[in-house]
Amino acid sequence: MNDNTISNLSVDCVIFGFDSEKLNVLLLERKLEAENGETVFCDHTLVGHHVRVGETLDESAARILEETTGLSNIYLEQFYTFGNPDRLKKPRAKLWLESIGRNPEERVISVGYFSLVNVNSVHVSYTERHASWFNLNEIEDLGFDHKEILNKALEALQTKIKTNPLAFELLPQKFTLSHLQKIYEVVLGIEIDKRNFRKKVSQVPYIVPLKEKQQKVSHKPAQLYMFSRDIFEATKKKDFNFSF
Amino acid sequence: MNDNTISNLSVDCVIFGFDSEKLNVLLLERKLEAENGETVFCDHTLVGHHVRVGETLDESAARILEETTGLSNIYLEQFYTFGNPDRLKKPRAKLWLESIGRNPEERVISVGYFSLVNVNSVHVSYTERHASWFNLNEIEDLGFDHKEILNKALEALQTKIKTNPLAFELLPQKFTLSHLQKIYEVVLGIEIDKRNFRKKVSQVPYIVPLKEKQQKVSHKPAQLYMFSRDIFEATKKKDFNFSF
DNA sequence: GCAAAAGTGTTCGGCGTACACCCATGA
DNA sequence: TCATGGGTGTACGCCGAACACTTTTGC
Repeated sequence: MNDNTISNLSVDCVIFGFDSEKLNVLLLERKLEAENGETVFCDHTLVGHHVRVGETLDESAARILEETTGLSNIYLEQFYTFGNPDRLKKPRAKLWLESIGRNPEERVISVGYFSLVNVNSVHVSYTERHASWFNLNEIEDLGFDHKEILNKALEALQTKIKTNPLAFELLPQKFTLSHLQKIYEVVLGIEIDKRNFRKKVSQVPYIVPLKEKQQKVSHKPAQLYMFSRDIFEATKKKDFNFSF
Repeated sequence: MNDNTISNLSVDCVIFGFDSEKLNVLLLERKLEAENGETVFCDHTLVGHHVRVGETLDESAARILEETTGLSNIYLEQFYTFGNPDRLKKPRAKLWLESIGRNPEERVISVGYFSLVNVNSVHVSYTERHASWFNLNEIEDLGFDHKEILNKALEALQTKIKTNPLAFELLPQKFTLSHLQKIYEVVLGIEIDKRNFRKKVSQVPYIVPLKEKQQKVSHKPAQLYMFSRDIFEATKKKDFNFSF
């Protein structure tokens, strides 16, 4: 297969999306049809692609993300590289690789990136393969070794969100404190006390209240906030700590 | 070049070693001699090698470590993958790669591992290239992109040592609290108050005092301690915290 | 008026931080 | 006896944890 890519090097992206309630992952449908049109199997995989000649790994991840979501300038982080010789040796993987013209015997190593978006900023289903959001907790198995990659990505996200301002990448620009709290709860799998959470947030200078409230909600409308990266950069010390 | 390795995939190991005072890194001399015996250049690189066919990345890193230090069963952790298309394009890199029969135009991606050892457990200079320890703070530049790899490794070590029991990997089995403290100081680049440090340690169940003291030191001999992984595994909660 | 989420304060215990002097040993 | 690192305790302030009721809006 010659499409100007490096045949044994790929990038897989774990695209996390928050929808005000749950943590979701963007997956592609992997449907293999026989010549007679019957479905041989249908499951899901992460978004990934072989790295192009002359393209850095970061550029490759950004390209994959943009091709799938239409988004650019998105938070992206390399978290681990998967290179077991047998990582593409499951029966379905072989069938699939053959069907798309890749050599199933070739050892491919994959560099894993995760990215963070708000689901409402994404209009999915750009490409030839159908993409859609899946609740993280309901993902059973994935094609290739992608479940393992997903697990490792979640671990990396959990570690990093405790000490870095990643939560804001999952939110729209203007957000409520309840949504911010929910992110820490669903990402870390814990419950947080509302009053303690708000006390902590109020001590943080770069989470700034706006002169605006929620509209059209059938309950008391919440104050909106935004994240100021400028204030964050100016005031951050070694001790950012969002571990609960 | 055919030595049963994958030509565009390598593993580089950042081997950190503690010597009771400083943090050191094991480097190989990279000396290129012209046909007339004159030295074209001489500098240093990390320890690395191309990945073998059929070998996992972890196995590759363990092999490299053992070939260089004679040690096996050592702490090893993958921390980042370096794949810029131009990472081997510095003039010396090209000359060197040619001299060892590699194609300097080939894009090679390198998976970075760091490992932690006590310098006294290592007898260096196994292989054809001369290996020796260098004080981390005195390393100016390295061959290829290895300075960048080293910087990233140190960052990963600093992050991870704050919340995981890595310090003990840098120490002999029996150690003094001063040495333990010194590790946090040199790795994190900070100073720690002795009394506060010891107060914290005394609350940690898996750092256990032995019935043994230092011998033959020309000052009050220090109590020796050991790390009990069993107790650590049995008592660890989410909240291991060694960030100062 | 009811459902649904927003918003708000106090108490308590533990942990991090700052800080200075005596002790045991080998030379 | 001196030099060298080992070893020890207290006071204070901050932060994390636990905990329940009132408010505002849309329907």
